[in-house]
Amino acid sequence: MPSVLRIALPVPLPTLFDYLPPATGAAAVGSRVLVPFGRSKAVGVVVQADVPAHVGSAKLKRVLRVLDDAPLLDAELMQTLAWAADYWLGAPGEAYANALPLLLREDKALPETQEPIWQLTIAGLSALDAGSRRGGSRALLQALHGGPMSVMELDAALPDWRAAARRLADAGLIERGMPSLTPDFTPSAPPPALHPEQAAAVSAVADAFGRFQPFLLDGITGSGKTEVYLALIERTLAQGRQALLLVPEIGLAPQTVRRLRERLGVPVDVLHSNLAEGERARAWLRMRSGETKVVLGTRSAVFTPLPQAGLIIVDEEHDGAYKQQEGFRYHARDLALLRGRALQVPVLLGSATPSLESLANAEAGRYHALHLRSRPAATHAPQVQIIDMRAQRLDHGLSPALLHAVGDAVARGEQVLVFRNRRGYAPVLLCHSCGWHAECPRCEHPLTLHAAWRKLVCHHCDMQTAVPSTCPACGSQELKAQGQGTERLEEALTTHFPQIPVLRIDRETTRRRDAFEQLLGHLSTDAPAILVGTQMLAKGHDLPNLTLVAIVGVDEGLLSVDFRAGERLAQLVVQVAGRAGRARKPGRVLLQTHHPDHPLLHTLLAQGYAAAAQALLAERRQTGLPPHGHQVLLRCEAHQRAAVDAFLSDACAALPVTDTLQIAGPMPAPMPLRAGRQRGQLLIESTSRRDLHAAVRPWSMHLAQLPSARKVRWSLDVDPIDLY
DNA sequence: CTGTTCCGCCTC
DNA sequence: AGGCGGAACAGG
Repeated sequence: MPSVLRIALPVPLPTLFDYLPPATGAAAVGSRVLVPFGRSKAVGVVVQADVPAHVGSAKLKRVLRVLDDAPLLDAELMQTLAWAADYWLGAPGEAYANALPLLLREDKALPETQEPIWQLTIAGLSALDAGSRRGGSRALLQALHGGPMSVMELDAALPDWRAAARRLADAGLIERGMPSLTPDFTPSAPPPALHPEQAAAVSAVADAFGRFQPFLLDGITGSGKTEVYLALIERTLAQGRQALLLVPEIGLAPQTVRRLRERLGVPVDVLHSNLAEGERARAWLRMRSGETKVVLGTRSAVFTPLPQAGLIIVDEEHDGAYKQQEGFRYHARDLALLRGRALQVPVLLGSATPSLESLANAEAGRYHALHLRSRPAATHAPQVQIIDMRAQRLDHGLSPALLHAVGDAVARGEQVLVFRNRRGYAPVLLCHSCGWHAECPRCEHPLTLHAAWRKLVCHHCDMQTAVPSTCPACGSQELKAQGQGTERLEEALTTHFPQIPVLRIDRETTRRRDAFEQLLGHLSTDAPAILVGTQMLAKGHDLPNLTLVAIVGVDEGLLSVDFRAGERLAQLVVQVAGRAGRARKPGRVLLQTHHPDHPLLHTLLAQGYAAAAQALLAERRQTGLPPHGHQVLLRCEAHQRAAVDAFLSDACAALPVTDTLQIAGPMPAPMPLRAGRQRGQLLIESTSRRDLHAAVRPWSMHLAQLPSARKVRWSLDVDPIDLY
């Protein structure tokens, strides 16, 4: 049996691939190699070296080239990735691929960790003042006036900058340089004194430096969680160690990174999917080499190498954005815990609205619970009030009481946030004569009317059609927009308050890079304004003049069949309401609902999130749902319903019959048709995670062998966060 | 009889 | 996933 290298290749297959060692040079575990694969080539990661081959020698090919002299992935990452692929039942190759920035998955030399920049010379500065240049040259001078820019940034901002750069460089007006990693800002203001709860949290975590210990920091909005993070990162740096700070979305990154840099006075790298690929690869490599000590990033940043790891923080740990929903379906929060254990460092999970999973872990003593219950003296907890929408005359979905409150707030020169979790103008277009409504043929779901684009859009598959002028069923002209999206609320509020700027913030208005920051940048802190928006507005961003939050239409969350809907609703309401509490002026929250007596709303508003979470946890305990039970979901889709049914019934039959597993289904998915595909699923549950994995692990291998699997697209989701 | 598109198979 | 061969279909 020849000795081979076992290699992970970026394909969604449950196997590793064996290759003969390269003709020259040795390939160590964790190094990347270029191999022939099928009829082409692929870059893979060596997972095992010098092992006996699993396949006949006739099939074996030889590694073409070793791309790394030293392993790119260290032993800890290799081990964590192997665990992760096993736990989430992912294709090993996909797990390794996820861990590497795209640029490092290619057959190229590693990029330099520093990126050259262009900057103005003194002469350039005066040339700009004199206004002597025109056209592209002037644009470039102007762009650089804001500070040095990297090649990447210039490519993005001014596609044709290179010709101008050559001219200006020849004239001595601009020059090329390397960025100094020593920041041009020194730590500014001394850190604020921590209040006793913050100090207690900091010392509890700091006492655990050097060993694995999870912490759950449960801190109400405005209680200063970020200060705790900063103090702990400071201490981590003081020990010469690295810190990883995860945030759920990019929107939160810019202001946090600014705060980190100003406070810490060290380079802080940022890692998220909106970053140019070169920048991502460089940041990843800088952490790997220890050049930078702090990285702030979204989900995939959990794979950053941490050779000098000291601390891992997961902010807003309850956020669903941490779960990858396709391909390798890992959860970054849980992966952070895996890494914390492997690296022997504390892991701090923070949230104002912790997930029920984390609360249960804290209760069971697996996590050390830390609380921040007090607010800084100058702020007040917002006062929450329910508006009963029943039997009210609504103006585009807005009740008179709500409009009145908005009017009062803006009249006082204050700002208002109107929250609605639906994009577009109206979620349904209905014929008033015959009852027809516009529906997506590929999803059988109502189409959302987008008035500005004059389009009907399917929010499930992105299909777009023109808005009919008459009813396609009966020819009537009585087509009515039913329900309200953010676009419609923006319009209604603009009509109502014509003198007040109304800003809409949702996926459409923030599509462009940095659009979110720019939009909020237009807000002056002392002028009145109305913000209308979705989820995106629920977190981050201190808006000191925001005193009123109006939550419009969360009723869908009260009625949903998804067992997590209640939890998500409670988190959303608390997070959105939290936007109002940051002012020096007292904040107010209005919640407009058709179900003012709903028990969840009641508990939430009367007793707060912790009580609501306890009630939800009790419900989960009774029903055996997570975190009191564990789930694996087999999803399946195909054009033919019969193919879906055949596969799911084969899959179901292949499961071992034990009394520790409960099997629900096969059944249609909550959306049985999506983008023209029939969808079904099978849910496997157990109170024992061990039993569940023991059964599902061999089963997943078996599924791949099923003939009926060839005719469908299927995937397994361990600990699914929604059942769609 | 040839030109397309779609499906299923294979990848060490 | 991606690349490819064969089947299945239209056109001459």
